[in-house]
Amino acid sequence: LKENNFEAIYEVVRLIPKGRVTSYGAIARYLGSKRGARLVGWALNSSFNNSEIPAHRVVNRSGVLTGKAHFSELNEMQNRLESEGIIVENNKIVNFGICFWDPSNELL
DNA sequence: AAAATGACGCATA
DNA sequence: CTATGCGCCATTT
Repeated sequence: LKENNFEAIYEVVRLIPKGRVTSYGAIARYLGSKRGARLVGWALNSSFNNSEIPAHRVVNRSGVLTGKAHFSELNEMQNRLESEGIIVENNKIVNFGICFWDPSNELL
């Protein structure tokens, strides 16, 4: 298993505060853009079953829940976000500008 | 080895 | 708003 290569990605995702979200690209940029945003998604897909990783807090740059299909239930991602106070409407985070959490800015 | 494939991002039209 | 196209890079065909 080569998932250890994504340890840096997992670590950032684990640091996302409850009630906040970030994007694949933001994580990629924080890691130095060396890994493209697609790899961040791939890394999460590789371990979506890992309950230690709040993958539901990672969406695309528009705040759309593009990864909802990869959860055990189609509405699990949205349910988890809403249970944290995040408003989701039509697969998109309404208050994205408020709850967006950029590791490059807020993590040091 | 070469081409295809994404939980993406950005620029353009 | 939708629709392409290109760059990105590990994994899979």
